[in-house]
Amino acid sequence: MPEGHSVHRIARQFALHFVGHQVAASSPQGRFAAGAQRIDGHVMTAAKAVGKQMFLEFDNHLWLRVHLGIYGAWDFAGDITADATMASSNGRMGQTNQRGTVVGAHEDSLASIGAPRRTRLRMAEQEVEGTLDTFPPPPIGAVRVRLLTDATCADLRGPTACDILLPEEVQIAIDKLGPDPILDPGKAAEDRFVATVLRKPTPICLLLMDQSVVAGIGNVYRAELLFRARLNPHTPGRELSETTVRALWKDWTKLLRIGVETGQMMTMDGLSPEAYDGAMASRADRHWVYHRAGEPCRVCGTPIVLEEIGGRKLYYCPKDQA
DNA sequence: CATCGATGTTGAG
DNA sequence: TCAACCTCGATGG
Repeated sequence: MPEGHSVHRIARQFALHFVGHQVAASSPQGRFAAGAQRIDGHVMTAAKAVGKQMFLEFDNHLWLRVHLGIYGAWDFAGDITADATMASSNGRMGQTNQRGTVVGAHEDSLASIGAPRRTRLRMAEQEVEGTLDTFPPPPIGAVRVRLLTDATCADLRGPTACDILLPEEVQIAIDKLGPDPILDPGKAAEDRFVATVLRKPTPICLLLMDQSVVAGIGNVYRAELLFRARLNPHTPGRELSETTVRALWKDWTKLLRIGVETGQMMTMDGLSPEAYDGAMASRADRHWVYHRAGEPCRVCGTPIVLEEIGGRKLYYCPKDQA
Protein backbone atom coordinates (compact mmCIF):
# COMPACT_ATOMS: atom_id res chain seq x y z
CA MET A 1 0.00 0.00 0.00
CA PRO A 2 2.73 2.38 -0.72
CA GLU A 3 2.00 5.93 -1.72
CA GLY A 4 4.46 8.03 -3.66
CA HIS A 5 6.99 8.50 -0.88
CA SER A 6 7.74 4.77 -0.64
CA VAL A 7 8.37 4.44 -4.34
CA HIS A 8 10.89 7.26 -4.28
CA ARG A 9 12.67 5.55 -1.41
CA ILE A 10 12.80 2.29 -3.31
CA ALA A 11 14.17 4.02 -6.39
CA ARG A 12 16.78 5.61 -4.18
CA GLN A 13 17.90 2.22 -2.95
CA PHE A 14 18.27 0.99 -6.50
CA ALA A 15 20.15 4.12 -7.52
CA LEU A 16 22.48 3.61 -4.59
CA HIS A 17 23.16 -0.11 -4.73
CA PHE A 18 22.25 -1.37 -8.19
CA VAL A 19 22.86 1.35 -10.78
CA GLY A 20 26.26 0.76 -12.32
CA HIS A 21 26.24 -2.91 -11.32
CA GLN A 22 25.66 -6.02 -13.32
CA VAL A 23 22.40 -7.62 -12.23
CA ALA A 24 21.34 -11.22 -12.20
CA ALA A 25 17.58 -11.25 -12.75
CA SER A 26 15.36 -14.23 -12.03
CA SER A 27 11.81 -15.11 -11.11
CA PRO A 28 11.90 -17.62 -8.25
CA GLN A 29 8.12 -17.80 -8.42
CA GLY A 30 8.32 -18.49 -12.15
CA ARG A 31 5.65 -16.10 -13.25
CA PHE A 32 8.06 -13.53 -14.62
CA ALA A 33 10.70 -15.91 -15.94
CA ALA A 34 10.54 -14.68 -19.53
CA GLY A 35 10.76 -11.03 -18.52
CA ALA A 36 13.61 -11.60 -16.10
CA GLN A 37 15.56 -13.36 -18.81
CA ARG A 38 15.47 -10.25 -21.00
CA ILE A 39 17.42 -8.19 -18.46
CA ASP A 40 19.45 -10.93 -16.80
CA GLY A 41 23.17 -10.21 -16.82
CA HIS A 42 22.81 -6.57 -17.82
CA VAL A 43 24.04 -3.50 -16.00
CA MET A 44 21.39 -1.32 -14.43
CA THR A 45 21.78 2.20 -15.78
CA ALA A 46 18.99 4.21 -14.14
CA ALA A 47 16.35 4.03 -11.42
CA LYS A 48 13.45 6.42 -11.60
CA ALA A 49 10.24 6.89 -9.61
CA VAL A 50 7.21 8.64 -11.07
CA GLY A 51 4.24 8.77 -8.75
CA LYS A 52 3.63 5.21 -7.61
CA GLN A 53 5.52 3.60 -10.47
CA MET A 54 9.19 2.77 -10.69
CA PHE A 55 11.28 2.34 -13.80
CA LEU A 56 14.64 0.56 -13.85
CA GLU A 57 16.77 0.89 -16.97
CA PHE A 58 19.31 -1.67 -18.18
CA ASP A 59 22.20 -1.33 -20.60
CA ASN A 60 20.33 -3.14 -23.36
CA HIS A 61 17.83 -0.25 -23.33
CA LEU A 62 15.07 -2.28 -21.77
CA TRP A 63 13.21 -1.03 -18.74
CA LEU A 64 11.59 -2.90 -15.88
CA ARG A 65 8.39 -1.14 -14.80
CA VAL A 66 6.97 -1.98 -11.39
CA HIS A 67 3.79 -0.84 -9.73
CA LEU A 68 3.37 -2.22 -6.23
CA GLY A 69 -0.39 -1.79 -6.16
CA ILE A 70 -1.97 -2.50 -2.84
CA TYR A 71 0.03 -5.54 -1.76
CA GLY A 72 3.41 -5.25 -3.34
CA ALA A 73 6.73 -4.79 -1.59
CA TRP A 74 10.45 -4.91 -2.21
CA ASP A 75 12.62 -6.71 0.32
CA PHE A 76 16.29 -5.82 0.32
CA ALA A 77 19.02 -7.98 1.76
CA GLY A 78 22.78 -7.97 1.79
CA ASP A 79 24.84 -4.82 1.49
CA ILE A 80 22.28 -2.17 2.27
CA THR A 81 23.85 0.96 3.62
CA ALA A 82 22.00 4.18 4.21
CA ASP A 83 22.65 7.07 1.93
CA ALA A 84 23.62 10.35 3.53
CA THR A 85 20.22 11.96 3.17
CA MET A 86 18.42 9.11 4.81
CA ALA A 87 20.94 8.80 7.60
CA SER A 88 20.96 12.46 8.49
CA SER A 89 17.24 12.85 8.56
CA ASN A 90 16.37 9.69 10.29
CA GLY A 91 17.91 7.96 13.20
CA ARG A 92 15.64 4.99 13.34
CA MET A 93 16.65 2.68 10.57
CA GLY A 94 16.94 -1.03 10.89
CA GLN A 95 19.98 -2.39 12.64
CA THR A 96 22.50 -4.08 10.43
CA ASN A 97 23.98 -7.39 11.47
CA GLN A 98 27.47 -8.62 10.62
CA ARG A 99 26.41 -10.09 7.31
CA GLY A 100 24.87 -6.78 6.37
CA THR A 101 21.34 -8.03 6.40
CA VAL A 102 19.03 -5.43 7.78
CA VAL A 103 16.94 -6.76 10.61
CA GLY A 104 14.16 -5.32 12.72
CA ALA A 105 12.22 -4.17 9.71
CA HIS A 106 8.87 -2.51 10.00
CA GLU A 107 6.74 -0.44 7.70
CA ASP A 108 8.88 1.40 5.19
CA SER A 109 12.11 0.43 6.83
CA LEU A 110 15.18 0.18 4.73
CA ALA A 111 14.81 -3.56 4.40
CA SER A 112 11.22 -3.79 3.29
CA ILE A 113 9.54 -0.97 1.43
CA GLY A 114 5.92 -1.30 0.45
CA ALA A 115 3.10 -3.02 2.19
CA PRO A 116 3.62 -3.15 5.95
CA ARG A 117 5.06 -6.46 6.93
CA ARG A 118 7.74 -8.02 9.03
CA THR A 119 9.74 -9.92 6.51
CA ARG A 120 12.92 -9.82 8.53
CA LEU A 121 11.19 -11.59 11.36
CA ARG A 122 10.72 -14.49 9.03
CA MET A 123 14.36 -14.26 8.17
CA ALA A 124 15.14 -14.37 11.86
CA GLU A 125 13.26 -17.64 12.03
CA GLN A 126 15.43 -18.89 9.25
CA GLU A 127 18.49 -17.64 11.02
CA VAL A 128 17.68 -20.03 13.81
CA GLU A 129 17.89 -22.75 11.23
CA GLY A 130 21.17 -21.36 10.01
CA THR A 131 20.15 -20.58 6.47
CA LEU A 132 21.06 -16.92 6.73
CA ASP A 133 24.72 -17.79 6.49
CA THR A 134 24.38 -17.80 2.75
CA PHE A 135 24.14 -14.89 0.39
CA PRO A 136 21.88 -14.48 -1.40
CA PRO A 137 19.25 -15.62 1.08
CA PRO A 138 16.83 -18.27 -0.13
CA PRO A 139 13.71 -16.68 -1.60
CA ILE A 140 10.82 -16.67 0.83
CA GLY A 141 7.29 -16.93 -0.48
CA ALA A 142 6.21 -15.94 -3.95
CA VAL A 143 9.05 -13.80 -5.25
CA ARG A 144 8.07 -12.47 -8.66
CA VAL A 145 11.45 -10.95 -9.41
CA ARG A 146 14.82 -11.21 -7.75
CA LEU A 147 17.51 -8.71 -8.72
CA LEU A 148 20.94 -9.59 -7.51
CA THR A 149 24.34 -7.92 -7.59
CA ASP A 150 27.52 -9.22 -5.99
CA ALA A 151 26.49 -7.68 -2.71
CA THR A 152 22.81 -6.81 -2.72
CA CYS A 153 19.58 -8.71 -3.23
CA ALA A 154 16.16 -7.22 -3.98
CA ASP A 155 13.03 -9.38 -4.00
CA LEU A 156 9.73 -8.18 -5.42
CA ARG A 157 6.47 -9.78 -4.36
CA GLY A 158 2.81 -9.08 -5.01
CA PRO A 159 3.09 -6.27 -7.56
CA THR A 160 0.11 -5.06 -9.56
CA ALA A 161 2.35 -4.45 -12.55
CA CYS A 162 5.72 -5.83 -13.53
CA ASP A 163 6.65 -5.37 -17.19
CA ILE A 164 9.59 -5.09 -19.52
CA LEU A 165 9.19 -1.95 -21.61
CA LEU A 166 10.91 -0.33 -24.56
CA PRO A 167 12.03 3.29 -24.12
CA GLU A 168 9.09 4.64 -26.07
CA GLU A 169 6.70 2.62 -23.94
CA VAL A 170 8.26 4.10 -20.82
CA GLN A 171 7.62 7.56 -22.18
CA ILE A 172 4.02 6.69 -22.93
CA ALA A 173 3.54 5.40 -19.39
CA ILE A 174 5.06 8.53 -17.87
CA ASP A 175 3.04 10.81 -20.12
CA LYS A 176 -0.14 9.34 -18.70
CA LEU A 177 0.85 10.48 -15.24
CA GLY A 178 0.36 13.89 -13.71
CA PRO A 179 3.23 15.86 -12.18
CA ASP A 180 5.28 14.48 -9.30
CA PRO A 181 6.79 17.17 -7.04
CA ILE A 182 10.00 15.21 -6.50
CA LEU A 183 10.55 14.47 -10.16
CA ASP A 184 9.30 17.87 -11.32
CA PRO A 185 10.29 20.37 -8.63
CA GLY A 186 9.71 23.39 -10.82
CA LYS A 187 6.81 25.80 -11.08
CA ALA A 188 5.69 24.28 -14.38
CA ALA A 189 4.51 21.19 -12.51
CA GLU A 190 2.55 23.26 -10.02
CA ASP A 191 1.00 25.27 -12.84
CA ARG A 192 -0.02 22.10 -14.64
CA PHE A 193 -1.70 20.73 -11.51
CA VAL A 194 -3.45 24.01 -10.78
CA ALA A 195 -4.71 24.41 -14.32
CA THR A 196 -6.09 20.88 -14.40
CA VAL A 197 -7.89 21.13 -11.07
CA LEU A 198 -9.41 24.53 -11.81
CA ARG A 199 -10.88 23.18 -15.04
CA LYS A 200 -12.59 20.06 -13.66
CA PRO A 201 -16.11 19.70 -12.26
CA THR A 202 -14.90 16.59 -10.39
CA PRO A 203 -14.80 16.68 -6.57
CA ILE A 204 -11.35 17.53 -5.26
CA CYS A 205 -11.25 14.29 -3.27
CA LEU A 206 -11.34 12.35 -6.54
CA LEU A 207 -8.94 14.67 -8.35
CA LEU A 208 -6.28 14.16 -5.71
CA MET A 209 -6.51 10.39 -6.20
CA ASP A 210 -6.44 10.67 -10.00
CA GLN A 211 -2.88 9.77 -10.99
CA SER A 212 -3.22 11.70 -14.25
CA VAL A 213 -3.92 14.88 -12.27
CA VAL A 214 -1.15 14.46 -9.71
CA ALA A 215 0.99 11.36 -9.39
CA GLY A 216 1.73 9.69 -6.09
CA ILE A 217 -1.12 10.63 -3.76
CA GLY A 218 -3.01 7.72 -2.19
CA ASN A 219 -5.85 7.35 0.25
CA VAL A 220 -3.95 8.41 3.36
CA TYR A 221 -2.34 11.53 1.91
CA ARG A 222 -5.60 12.44 0.19
CA ALA A 223 -7.58 12.49 3.42
CA GLU A 224 -4.86 14.26 5.35
CA LEU A 225 -4.20 16.92 2.71
CA LEU A 226 -7.89 17.77 2.58
CA PHE A 227 -8.10 18.07 6.35
CA ARG A 228 -4.95 20.16 6.57
CA ALA A 229 -6.52 22.51 4.04
CA ARG A 230 -9.88 22.35 5.90
CA LEU A 231 -11.43 21.61 2.53
CA ASN A 232 -14.77 20.00 1.86
CA PRO A 233 -13.82 16.88 -0.10
CA HIS A 234 -16.83 17.20 -2.38
CA THR A 235 -15.97 20.66 -3.66
CA PRO A 236 -15.62 20.59 -7.44
CA GLY A 237 -12.11 21.46 -8.56
CA ARG A 238 -13.29 24.40 -10.61
CA GLU A 239 -15.02 25.98 -7.61
CA LEU A 240 -11.78 26.22 -5.66
CA SER A 241 -9.72 29.37 -5.66
CA GLU A 242 -6.36 29.34 -7.39
CA THR A 243 -4.76 30.20 -4.06
CA THR A 244 -6.29 27.15 -2.45
CA VAL A 245 -5.15 24.82 -5.21
CA ARG A 246 -1.62 26.20 -5.14
CA ALA A 247 -1.55 25.71 -1.39
CA LEU A 248 -2.66 22.10 -1.87
CA TRP A 249 0.23 21.49 -4.25
CA LYS A 250 2.70 23.09 -1.87
CA ASP A 251 1.42 21.05 1.06
CA TRP A 252 1.62 17.82 -0.97
CA THR A 253 5.18 18.72 -1.92
CA LYS A 254 6.01 19.22 1.74
CA LEU A 255 4.40 16.00 2.95
CA LEU A 256 5.97 13.99 0.14
CA ARG A 257 9.44 15.31 0.93
CA ILE A 258 9.01 14.47 4.60
CA GLY A 259 7.73 11.03 3.66
CA VAL A 260 10.70 10.34 1.40
CA GLU A 261 13.16 11.45 4.05
CA THR A 262 11.64 9.63 7.00
CA GLY A 263 9.82 6.69 5.42
CA GLN A 264 6.79 7.65 7.48
CA MET A 265 3.60 9.34 6.39
CA MET A 266 3.95 12.18 8.83
CA THR A 267 0.88 14.28 8.27
CA MET A 268 0.55 15.86 11.70
CA ASP A 269 2.93 18.72 12.30
CA GLY A 270 4.74 18.75 15.57
CA LEU A 271 5.06 15.03 16.00
CA SER A 272 8.59 13.68 15.92
CA PRO A 273 9.61 10.70 13.81
CA GLU A 274 10.21 8.89 17.08
CA ALA A 275 6.63 9.51 18.12
CA TYR A 276 5.43 8.06 14.85
CA ASP A 277 7.76 5.15 15.15
CA GLY A 278 6.81 4.11 18.65
CA ALA A 279 4.99 0.87 19.21
CA MET A 280 2.37 2.98 20.98
CA ALA A 281 1.51 4.87 17.83
CA SER A 282 -1.20 2.86 16.19
CA ARG A 283 -2.34 3.94 12.77
CA ALA A 284 -5.25 5.84 14.23
CA ASP A 285 -2.84 7.84 16.40
CA ARG A 286 -0.84 9.09 13.47
CA HIS A 287 -3.30 11.02 11.42
CA TRP A 288 -5.83 13.81 11.57
CA VAL A 289 -8.68 11.90 9.98
CA TYR A 290 -7.45 8.83 8.10
CA HIS A 291 -8.81 5.60 9.58
CA ARG A 292 -10.52 7.54 12.35
CA ALA A 293 -14.19 7.00 11.45
CA GLY A 294 -16.41 7.83 14.42
CA GLU A 295 -13.54 9.09 16.53
CA PRO A 296 -13.60 12.73 17.66
CA CYS A 297 -11.94 15.26 15.39
CA ARG A 298 -8.65 16.33 16.94
CA VAL A 299 -9.60 19.97 16.44
CA CYS A 300 -13.34 20.25 17.14
CA GLY A 301 -14.38 16.89 18.57
CA THR A 302 -16.99 16.16 15.91
CA PRO A 303 -17.01 12.47 14.93
CA ILE A 304 -14.98 11.83 11.80
CA VAL A 305 -17.15 10.80 8.86
CA LEU A 306 -16.47 7.80 6.66
CA GLU A 307 -17.85 7.77 3.13
CA GLU A 308 -17.29 5.46 0.23
CA ILE A 309 -16.55 7.30 -2.98
CA GLY A 310 -14.98 6.02 -6.14
CA GLY A 311 -14.66 2.63 -4.47
CA ARG A 312 -12.36 3.99 -1.76
CA LYS A 313 -12.93 5.09 1.80
CA LEU A 314 -12.94 8.81 2.41
CA TYR A 315 -12.44 10.22 5.90
CA TYR A 316 -13.11 13.83 6.87
CA CYS A 317 -14.38 16.11 9.58
CA PRO A 318 -17.87 17.33 8.65
CA LYS A 319 -17.46 20.49 10.71
CA ASP A 320 -13.91 21.66 10.05
CA GLN A 321 -14.20 20.65 6.41
CA ALA A 322 -17.69 21.96 5.82
C1' DC B 1 -7.93 -22.20 11.72
C1' DA B 2 -10.81 -19.08 8.47
C1' DT B 3 -12.02 -14.70 7.04
C1' DC B 4 -11.35 -9.83 6.33
C1' DG B 5 -9.34 -5.90 4.64
C1' DA B 6 -5.60 -2.74 2.77
C1' DT B 7 -1.55 3.37 1.71
C1' DG B 8 -4.16 0.40 -5.86
C1' DT B 9 -5.26 -0.23 -10.71
C1' DT B 10 -7.51 -2.47 -14.60
C1' DG B 11 -10.99 -3.98 -17.38
C1' DA B 12 -15.50 -6.14 -18.02
C1' DG B 13 -20.41 -5.17 -17.88
C1' DT C 1 -20.09 -0.01 -10.54
C1' DC C 2 -17.80 -3.98 -9.39
C1' DA C 3 -14.95 -8.01 -9.51
C1' DA C 4 -10.37 -9.50 -10.14
C1' DC C 5 -5.69 -9.35 -9.22
C1' DC C 6 -2.23 -10.74 -5.34
C1' DT C 7 -0.18 -10.98 -0.56
C1' DC C 8 -0.18 -11.22 4.33
C1' DG C 9 -1.16 -8.94 8.95
C1' DA C 10 -5.05 -8.41 11.83
C1' DT C 11 -9.07 -10.21 13.63
C1' DG C 12 -12.31 -13.56 15.22
C1' DG C 13 -13.55 -18.32 16.18
